[in-house]
Amino acid sequence: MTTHIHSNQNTLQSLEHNHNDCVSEALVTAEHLCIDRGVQLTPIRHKVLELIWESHKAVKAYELLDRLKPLQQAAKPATIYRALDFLMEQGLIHRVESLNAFVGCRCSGHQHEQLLLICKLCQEVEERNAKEVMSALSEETKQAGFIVYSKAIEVHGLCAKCQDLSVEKS
Amino acid sequence: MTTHIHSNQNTLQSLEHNHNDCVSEALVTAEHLCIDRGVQLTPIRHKVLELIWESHKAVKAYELLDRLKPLQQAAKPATIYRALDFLMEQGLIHRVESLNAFVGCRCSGHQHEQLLLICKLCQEVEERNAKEVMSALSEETKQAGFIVYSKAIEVHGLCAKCQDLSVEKS
DNA sequence: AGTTAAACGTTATAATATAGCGTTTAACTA
DNA sequence: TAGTTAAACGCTATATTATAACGTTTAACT
Ligand SMILES: [Zn+2]
Ligand SMILES: [Zn+2]
Ligand SMILES: [Zn+2]
Ligand SMILES: [Zn+2]
Repeated sequence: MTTHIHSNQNTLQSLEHNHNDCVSEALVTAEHLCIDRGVQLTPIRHKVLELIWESHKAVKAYELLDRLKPLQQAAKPATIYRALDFLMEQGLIHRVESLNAFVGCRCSGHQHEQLLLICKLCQEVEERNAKEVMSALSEETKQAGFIVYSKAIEVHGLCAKCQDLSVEKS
Repeated sequence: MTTHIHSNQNTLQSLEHNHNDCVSEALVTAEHLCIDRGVQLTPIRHKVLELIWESHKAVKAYELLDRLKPLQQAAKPATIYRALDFLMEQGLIHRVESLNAFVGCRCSGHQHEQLLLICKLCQEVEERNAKEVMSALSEETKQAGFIVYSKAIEVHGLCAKCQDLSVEKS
């Protein structure tokens, strides 16, 4: 049993990078950004953002609710959905449409077109700018005479780490 | 009131093309395709496909259920979801992830990567092959070392017809 | 300090989707 | 063509996701 550390709970990605850095960067960025914009990153909103950043996995609203309850006795669905709405408005998280789930945004405050690579095995979501994809898409919508308001580009499959994991196991 | 025929119920697209042709083509294609594949396009599945093809709009499961009930007394959620699952498996319809809704596929039986252009005004969905987008996307996922199982590329905005409509009205 | 708007608490309910199990129907086999 | 098997369907219940509505508290702004 040399592969037990490669469970879905502890993915290679989780082990290979210092996730504390991801979390603190995301939170510090969010705090600054909200101050700059004059919007309130209230304790509840901050906690929800922190909970989302517990991993790079897409996380469900009611899963967040369960995790928030111990910290926030009064938490109800509306509590979570309001916080999620705020965090999305501020571009701090993304909604993964094809999963009805949410994931922290790695480029908060910058441009906001993104491609999400969603791993079926570890559930982690990788966000990519994918400039070439976006420009091809702009060209395509232009040809269609379509005015774009928003985009959801989501790819499901197997991430590089989970492929390695499969190879190791075999 | 010269613009009343341009309501959301009767879009320009609805008026400008013979939608009966869309419907019969979709149904005939589906019938042939199911025979070829040795799968059953049962009366219920056929009816649901027909209901989906009543327009080019994305349609919700429970909306379909309401419309099916008069024709199929026993219809329950499972009735609809089973039919939808079948139709999706056969590539006869697409699920619009960002709307939790469904739309008829215009290129059933062919390749299946597609871009969906979803109009916020008329709710109609245009399906495009978008070859350049797809090849850029393939390149991007390749660079990410990501093995693709499925894709959802959904763009929300304003279709050409609804833009014209806005201009006419102003 | 008073006014106003945002955020939150709370209850209820809407909307979307699946599980499980028994019955009917169709397809296949001998 | 009768028997066998698997698919499709009926039916009940329930899980999951999300919003509405309204009153109270808190923060921001005169
Ligand atoms: Zn990390
Ligand atoms: Zn993975
Ligand atoms: Zn048509
Ligand atoms: Zn339109």
